[in-house]
Amino acid sequence: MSDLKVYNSYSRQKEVFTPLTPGHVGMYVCGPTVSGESHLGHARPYITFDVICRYLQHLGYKVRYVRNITDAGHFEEEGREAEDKISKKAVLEKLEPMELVQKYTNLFHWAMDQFNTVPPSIEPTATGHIVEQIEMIKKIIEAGYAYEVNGSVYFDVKKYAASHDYGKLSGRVIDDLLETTRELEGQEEKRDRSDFALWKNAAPEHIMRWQSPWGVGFPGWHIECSAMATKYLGAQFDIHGGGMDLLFPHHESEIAQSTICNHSAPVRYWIHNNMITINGRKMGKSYNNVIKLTELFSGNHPLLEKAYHPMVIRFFILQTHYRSTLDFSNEALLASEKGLKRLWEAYEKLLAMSYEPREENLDKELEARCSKLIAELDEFMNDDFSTAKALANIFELVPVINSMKDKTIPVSALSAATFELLQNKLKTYVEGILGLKSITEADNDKLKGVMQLLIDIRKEAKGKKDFVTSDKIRNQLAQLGITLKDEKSGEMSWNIE
RNA sequence: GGUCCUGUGGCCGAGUGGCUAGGCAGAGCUCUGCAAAAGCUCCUACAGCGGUUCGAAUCCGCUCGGGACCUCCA
Repeated sequence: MSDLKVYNSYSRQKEVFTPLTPGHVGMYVCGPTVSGESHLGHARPYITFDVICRYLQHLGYKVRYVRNITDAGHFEEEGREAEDKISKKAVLEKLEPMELVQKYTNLFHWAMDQFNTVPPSIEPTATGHIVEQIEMIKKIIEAGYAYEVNGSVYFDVKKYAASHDYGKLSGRVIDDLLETTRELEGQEEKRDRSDFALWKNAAPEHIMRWQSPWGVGFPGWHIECSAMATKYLGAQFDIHGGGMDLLFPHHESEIAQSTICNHSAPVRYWIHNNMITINGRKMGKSYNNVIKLTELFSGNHPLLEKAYHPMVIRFFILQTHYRSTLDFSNEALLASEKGLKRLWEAYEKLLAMSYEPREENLDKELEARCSKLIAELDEFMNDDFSTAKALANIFELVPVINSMKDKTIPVSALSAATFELLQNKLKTYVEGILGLKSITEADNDKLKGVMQLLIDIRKEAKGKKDFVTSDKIRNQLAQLGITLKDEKSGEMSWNIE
């Protein structure tokens, strides 16, 4: 099998993935800021890195997946009056800051569960790691790369840039960052415009505040990820992920802080997912074009014709490569919904099928085609996690599976080995790696029993050409949202809308 | 303004210089008591203009369009 290659944002090319410690992978993904509800755009990184995590596990790696919860409010750094998103919202909603944070954390966890994402191995919170952040800031000050002004601490970018390539990750030219012509307010404390805060002095009305060597304040945004990643994954770790919009300044700053503190570049492979757009424009609060996950699941949004199952969203996201933008529309979601249903029904049929060997039926051409389609799944995933191509191959197998079910192609057209491989590999991919699951709720034994009874009665009626009875059963079930389908083999299948 | 990405059939989207990805929609056919599925077939596109090449959606240049980051942002 080919090696796993990943696109490293830092080198801007695909590289063969080699973990620091054989057999183990340390992966850090920037988690949500729990000051509000998650929207569709937020779903992309968590689903993308979920699949990456699942695939790494499939390859046999033991993965430590760390994803933080940002629950300590950031301040708007420049150009605006300092304010704390979380504490501001808390006042509006008359909630304790931690109460608010808990509410949105719970909601986030619920949504992640709906998406069938594997929970991270460690989910550290920023507020739970204030001590670690302070310690890290102290080290940076000791090393001479940060300075204190009026109870705030800033990272000295100019000094750092003199001996390190600040800006490489995000493709920034350091001189452009340093020599700005723009006059900005609220940054007179900084020695240079490009410096960023490690610790910020808290104004009296600021609710979230902690004691530090520099007075009462709160941590800068970037330091939490550096501190928590270092604590749980070490000074150097394999993968750091997040949205492309975090490249600058967040990840660039993380590199600088960690490099000074730990004397080595922190991350070996930087992986960034692209944005979800809506009418070609990034979905984001500042554009006023977000669709919250709860709105998506309920269909309660002007742009949505109906509610969409979380699995449809997951499938929709996996149909494109994670580094491409993905344009949202109701139409695109409808297409995904139909596609997923077709795929899932074929998948379930395949798992229910059993093999009957008959050598004279062997179709070498079909055998070769199926083997190739199956083998390519790993090739595609190894090529920078190409879920879109893997899904395309699975879709090419769907007509083969359906034909077998309809007996227009005998199951024994494939060799026993290939048929078994098809079953096992699809199970691994559809459920294990792509993390899809059924979008209908029929996992109820009593309901299944009742349905079987109705199917038996309908079969009897059809046998007697009593179409009044057979149609009554089918039509009334349809009114309840249960679709009954006669299959070519004489069997009947059903599903709930 | 600076840096970078991008422009694929009705829609969404893969695409490694040569072998029509795939999904959805549409059309026709087959199967079928009817229906719904399903199967088969068709729709063979790469913003425009040049260039490199035996050969370009894919490489280069220009033009036009769209977007991201440079401030919080997944």
